[in-house]
Amino acid sequence: MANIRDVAQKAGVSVATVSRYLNNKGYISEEAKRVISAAIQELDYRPSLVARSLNTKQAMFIGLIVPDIVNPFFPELARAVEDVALAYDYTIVLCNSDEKIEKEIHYLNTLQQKYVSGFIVAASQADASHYTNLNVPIVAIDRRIHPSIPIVATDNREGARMGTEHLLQNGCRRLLCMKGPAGLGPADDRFSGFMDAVEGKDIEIEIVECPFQFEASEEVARTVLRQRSIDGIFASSDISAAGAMKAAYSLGITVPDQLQIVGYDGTKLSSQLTPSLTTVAQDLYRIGALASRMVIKLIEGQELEEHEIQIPAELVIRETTRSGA
Amino acid sequence: MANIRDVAQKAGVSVATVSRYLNNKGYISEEAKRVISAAIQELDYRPSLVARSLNTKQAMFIGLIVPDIVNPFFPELARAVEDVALAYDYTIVLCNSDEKIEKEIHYLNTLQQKYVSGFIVAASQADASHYTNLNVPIVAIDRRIHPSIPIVATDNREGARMGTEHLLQNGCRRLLCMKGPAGLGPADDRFSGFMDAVEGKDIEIEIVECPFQFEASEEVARTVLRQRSIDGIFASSDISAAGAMKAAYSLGITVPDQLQIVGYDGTKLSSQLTPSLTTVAQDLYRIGALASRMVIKLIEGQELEEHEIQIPAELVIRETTRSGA
DNA sequence: ATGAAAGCGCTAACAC
DNA sequence: GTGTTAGCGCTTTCAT
Repeated sequence: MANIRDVAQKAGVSVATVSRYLNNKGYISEEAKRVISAAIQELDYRPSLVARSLNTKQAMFIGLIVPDIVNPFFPELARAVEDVALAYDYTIVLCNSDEKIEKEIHYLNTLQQKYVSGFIVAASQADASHYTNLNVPIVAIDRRIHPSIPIVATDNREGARMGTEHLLQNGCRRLLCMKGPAGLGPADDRFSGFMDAVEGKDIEIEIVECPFQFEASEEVARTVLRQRSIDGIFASSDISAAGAMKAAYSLGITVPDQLQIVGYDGTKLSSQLTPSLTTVAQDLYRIGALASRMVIKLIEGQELEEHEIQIPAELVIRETTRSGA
Repeated sequence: MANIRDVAQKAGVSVATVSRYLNNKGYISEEAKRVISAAIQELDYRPSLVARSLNTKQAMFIGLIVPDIVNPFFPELARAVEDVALAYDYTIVLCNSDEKIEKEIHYLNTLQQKYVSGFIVAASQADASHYTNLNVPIVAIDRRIHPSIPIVATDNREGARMGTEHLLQNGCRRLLCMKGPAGLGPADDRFSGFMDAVEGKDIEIEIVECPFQFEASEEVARTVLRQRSIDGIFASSDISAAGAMKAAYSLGITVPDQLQIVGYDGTKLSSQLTPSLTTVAQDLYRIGALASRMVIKLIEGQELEEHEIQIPAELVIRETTRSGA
């Protein structure tokens, strides 16, 4: 591989001039531009981004830390993050944390040693101290980390309220709320939203906690559905809703006739299920894209107009609730 | 941030000794180890991996190029790749190619400039010249790139044969084959497997091509199901099968009573559908893990025992075919 | 067993 | 406008 010195030599200029040319910095004569460009062509020269990073302390990488890319919630986010990163010449380092704080810390450290330019993180619920004193920009996505850290997310409480309300309007009177893990911000908020909707009304409610995981959710739903007569389920994620659908099916309960179900997230999964799932959709792509744009601004030293971006949630009515039938 | 010189100074040794300590290379006295270790602790020193890369030409990154991480096939692969990479101290750079050769080339170039150690690629169907003369190791995953490039994949033809056979054994006589995009290796192989199973038998068959994409598959399936009496569908991917299930549902065709369906891939989606999908499962995690281990061996200069690894496909019988009911 | 010093390929003062 | 040169932080001969 040719290096900058080879180029300089072949072009008959100094490395400084070549460097200026490469970075569009400082004055360069048209003539110099011409010869340098030619030399670069001829040698098929590509600058070493690593050598550059060693100077600039910027490797043009963005670390994306998510609990688990297999959870359908995250690929859509990741995709958006990558798209805008690409447009600004950054590339994405994918990190699965499994909600484990040690893994988060490991990646935070390793990637800083690699001079990543910034982080986008869907954090675990644990304490945030390892995030607050990084020396690179960071933005939170979906889950709040610390007041000092910018975030983009949806209004989970309002979203959950809407979803639950929809069930009530459709005539449900015996609701099951499949809430997410206690202590996880968005899950708690969604639960609050559920309560907002039912409070003060003459509704029977049953509340169970279950992880954002298919099998566990199915199991939990099956247990409840066997014991109690439920006519509406508000699930705190699409994946839990999918589990509930499966449970209902195995018990011979028909959806949406005997049981209506509302999910949350608006992942592709929700539209791919049969019947397709009514869900409180987050604009996942938009969230990812905004977060990505946000870190990049931070990296480039620009001001953020907003420290927190709230994306409205939207109720998407499909086939698991009656008005959609 | 402290650097190696600070450590050397504090420890009262030379940077060379510290470097040896860091890399477990060459002789170091116990005494030296002690003081260096102490100095590192005290200064909270972390070596600059970028500076190291500049010497070694190894940034300890593995580029993972996939068509689209949103396709549920790839997150499971990516997850496995990441898990084993982590165990060997590599980190994953995620690249979505959208099957576009320009994007592949862009990433190949950029990442080489960043000294990535190797690539794992689920290639687009295009010509392979830009892959064959890289100066870093590469392994293909799922899709064959070039005879010279190691690959790990399943036996798609045999898998498809098994899946189709299952339909026949369950009494299907009017089959629809939803084949994948022509020209895409695995899709072609699966189609061959389908033909292997039906050839010479008294079976009505209908063949349609559709992308590995939900909406398009649903549309195609709906069209066919409206016009013809079909009692079994072999879909070339789970996502297409999901589309078919939706189409059947909307036409009031019951699964598996009136119509049986077999998918392909064994993604999580297949088990999350209701009824759950009978599918020809690939061991996605294993494929990803093996591919990852393979590039790492290559990176470390080890011999590969096998240049091509074939993972057997496995028929997973669930609820969309009758024997599973 | 350890140190001095060259070099990896680039950027950025500073001088001309 | 352009060149010289000192780093960036590490690895690695080659001496000693």
